[in-house]
Amino acid sequence: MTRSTTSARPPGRPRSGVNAVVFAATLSTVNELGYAHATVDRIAAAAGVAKTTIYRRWPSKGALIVDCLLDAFGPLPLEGASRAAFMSSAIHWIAAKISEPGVGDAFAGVFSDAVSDPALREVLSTRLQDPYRLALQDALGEPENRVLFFIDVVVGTLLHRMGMTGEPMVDADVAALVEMVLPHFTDGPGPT
Amino acid sequence: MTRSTTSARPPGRPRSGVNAVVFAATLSTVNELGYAHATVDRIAAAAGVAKTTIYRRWPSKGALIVDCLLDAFGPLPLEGASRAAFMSSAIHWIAAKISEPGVGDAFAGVFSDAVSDPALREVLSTRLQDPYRLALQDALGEPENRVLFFIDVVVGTLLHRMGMTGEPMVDADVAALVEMVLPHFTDGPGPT
DNA sequence: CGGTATCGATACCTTTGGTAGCGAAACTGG
DNA sequence: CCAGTTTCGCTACCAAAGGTATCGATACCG
Repeated sequence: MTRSTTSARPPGRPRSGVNAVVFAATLSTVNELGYAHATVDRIAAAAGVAKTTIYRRWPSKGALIVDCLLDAFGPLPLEGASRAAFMSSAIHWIAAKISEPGVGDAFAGVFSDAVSDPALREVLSTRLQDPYRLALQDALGEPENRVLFFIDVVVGTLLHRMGMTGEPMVDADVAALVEMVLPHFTDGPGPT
Repeated sequence: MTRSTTSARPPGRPRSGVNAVVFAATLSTVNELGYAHATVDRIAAAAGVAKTTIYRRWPSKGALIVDCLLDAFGPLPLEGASRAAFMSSAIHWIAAKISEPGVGDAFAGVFSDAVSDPALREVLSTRLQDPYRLALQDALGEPENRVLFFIDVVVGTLLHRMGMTGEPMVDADVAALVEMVLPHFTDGPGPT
């Protein structure tokens, strides 16, 4: 877990491999208590780790959540026989991810905090939004502002519904979202 | 300002008419410092009012913000020669409101807090979302779930962009949003 | 004038994100 | 085996912020 590839190990006691344990504890705590009540103390207790250990590895609660989400989402699956099929699968993919226990609440929560926290906004953009935006641009050959617009539409709609109901969007509304977006991605073959 | 229509005035000292002053102080403070840094203490100081006075009138910061937004938005203008024209003007209307100083930040901030606060979510739904949803349903004759879906799309997109950039959506993207929604509202005349 | 409810002011409580300091443990190189 | 370095858990602590309690003063009604 801790640097196994290049460069000799630095001096001192190596970090214990508890990142995965902390991520799991984070999602389960958020799933159980909601984002605001999932305090760093509780997450540390659930992971069987001292709070200071968490702050030694992540500079803030927001950064921890972002890394946790990065671990939970993984890479965007680049599949689809056509541009429309690709966008459809991508929308269903993120909707399914958001529906996983704890993921949706953590996702919505970190976006919430970012509204009033420019530093967190920067972390969120750089580590989460930018990679997926670039992957979409490469796969579809779309200009940046157009990709950003459709990310706003898809993610904004999913998050707003979750923010208002506390539950992820139902399949029928995800399908409606797909139907709304698809006409804008009809030309040319998909990235597969 | 304080009950001028029916029923005899209740006993005791009447409330001073500072609601409007508090609303103005709230928006200007949010505009100046952002939602999270616009603490109740600061808002009270900006309004020239004691913090206890604010908590005597609104049970929480969230409820204050919701009332402030209600005051800032006013009723949805029910104008449009066709359903498409009505939806277009409604989308531009809310985009313009969100662009007003402080309004957008307060709007995004209260939605943010609501994600982890079911009580605030209830206030937000009952006092802000429901009235506009009902107005849309009456004006367009649309079923509730369809109206809720398009509210999610429009408001979610606007708020997500603001949450990621700190600034309201530019006109070009608002126009793109309109273009995306309009095909779903083509039949029949408008509510005017 | 008596009853009632609001006013500003102050002090206070609680939660929570985040930090500092400490001794113990784990690892490396000599 | 030992010195050096870094992480570990633990405890104590700080500051910010939402929210509450109390109190004397004030405004209004009958």
